[in-house]
Amino acid sequence: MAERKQLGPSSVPRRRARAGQQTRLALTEDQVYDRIHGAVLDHRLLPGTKLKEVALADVFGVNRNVVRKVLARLAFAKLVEQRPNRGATVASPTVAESRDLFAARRAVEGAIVDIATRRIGAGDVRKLRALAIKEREAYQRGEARAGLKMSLQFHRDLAAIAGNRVLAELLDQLMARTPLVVLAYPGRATDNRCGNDEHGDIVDAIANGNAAKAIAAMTTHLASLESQLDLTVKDERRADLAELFLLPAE
Amino acid sequence: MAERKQLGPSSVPRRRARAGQQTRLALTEDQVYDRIHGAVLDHRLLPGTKLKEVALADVFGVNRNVVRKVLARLAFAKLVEQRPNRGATVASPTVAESRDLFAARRAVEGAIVDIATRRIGAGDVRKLRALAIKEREAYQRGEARAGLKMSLQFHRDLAAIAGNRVLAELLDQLMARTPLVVLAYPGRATDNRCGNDEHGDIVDAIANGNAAKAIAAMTTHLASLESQLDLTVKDERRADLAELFLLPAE
DNA sequence: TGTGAAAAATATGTTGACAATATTTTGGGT
DNA sequence: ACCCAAAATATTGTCAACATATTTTTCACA
Repeated sequence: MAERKQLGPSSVPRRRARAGQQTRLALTEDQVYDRIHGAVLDHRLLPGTKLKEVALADVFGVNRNVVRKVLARLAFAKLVEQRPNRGATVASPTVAESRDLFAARRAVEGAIVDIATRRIGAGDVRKLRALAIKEREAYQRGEARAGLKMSLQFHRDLAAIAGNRVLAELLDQLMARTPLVVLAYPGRATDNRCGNDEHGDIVDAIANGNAAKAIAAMTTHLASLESQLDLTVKDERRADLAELFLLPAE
Repeated sequence: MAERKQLGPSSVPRRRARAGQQTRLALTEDQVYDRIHGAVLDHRLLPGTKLKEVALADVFGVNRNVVRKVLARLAFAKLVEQRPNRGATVASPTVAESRDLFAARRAVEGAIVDIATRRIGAGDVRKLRALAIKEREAYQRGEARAGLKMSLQFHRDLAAIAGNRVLAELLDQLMARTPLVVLAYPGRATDNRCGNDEHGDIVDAIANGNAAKAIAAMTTHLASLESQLDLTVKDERRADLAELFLLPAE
């Protein structure tokens, strides 16, 4: 899930012991990124929470420098806000920003679907259908997390089929920011999920070569997602960083 | 031009003297970013050129740390490539990537124009027209650089009128990457520029409330830009970093 | 003369200490 | 008790030295 630039030889995990504390396995930069990223999306870390460098470094058993780079990346992805000399806090996306985000996804994913309709092959169709079915089954079993992961993969696969790397990058950025209230409020989410097979509809339209219908299906799907968003304001900000990250992220 | 996250109190420029060398005014992080960014877009720094940290720090009279952060930002913007333990080089966008970039711009700017058509006011129309005229005049006077700046502003203004911050961010990213061969090959560029007033056409369609026509005009405009791209490969890589940045960037 | 391994030089990555800036606490005055 | 200033603490920003990795040079040997 981490959007690492390069993998290279220096990305091997290193062990390290905290002096005077219990020994802890040191995480790589990408792992730290994924943990914080996941916590923000799951709403385990609420908007407004301060992310102190030393505290995070302690929790993950890494150097403050690593935390610093991770926070910079998260700030670039708009998941945290950084203000000079006053550190980083979890970003508080406004209602307007959420609307804008989905409008942007409609533009980007509309284009992706449009291109994909012209370029898709028989094998791609099969893979997409299989993925959509597996996703449905996961949701029906109540495994929201697994379903969500496959849903992301579905959108990513569409971008790959379209073959436009730049659009794929933009989509990744937008998906990383999409507030995933689905996990936080499983009851409301599953309602809409199980009712209709929107991903399946998209695949059908694409497979039929009907670009306009495919774009419409994608638009409907995104509108459906948007309607599931929780746009109420809640400003209880927990700060118990220490315990929050103990559960393995994946 | 720098896309600084926040301005804050720590962004004041500081003086500093290089030991044993001539005294030089130290630049801020954003200034360093703009200089390198500009040099890459102007093709003063050719693709493949190595960007060594100490050399850059020396040239700009800043700490290596500052250079490091700037290079990370440039890598995020896809203007330089970073490989672990082997430094940063100016990115070499492929022909395919250039096509993808323009396809992405069509998607993003199409959406922007579509929304802007519904939200534009009389004052906005006047400002856009004035800007388009000033841009034309600048090109006719042969001031490619000034014209280019106003062209960028035109696209940014459209995004502001649409009022979608996320789309505006995406557009900024894409514009920052758009290879500006216009400057490098002024002859070929001005030909197309002076012939037709494409920005004017876009404003007209928007002012008339004709969204479909506005989108078409924007698509035409981007296609025209794309056709001016220089897609020939040239791999002469200069490395005279020291002298390259002496001219003031703006 | 060409090849390849070792050594030197160069560049990047990491760490810890220190400086500068915010934030919290303390204490006096009204 | 409340408010404001000053000290104390906590947090972020900067820097230079050190460690590790890579690139270039040197030089022996075929």
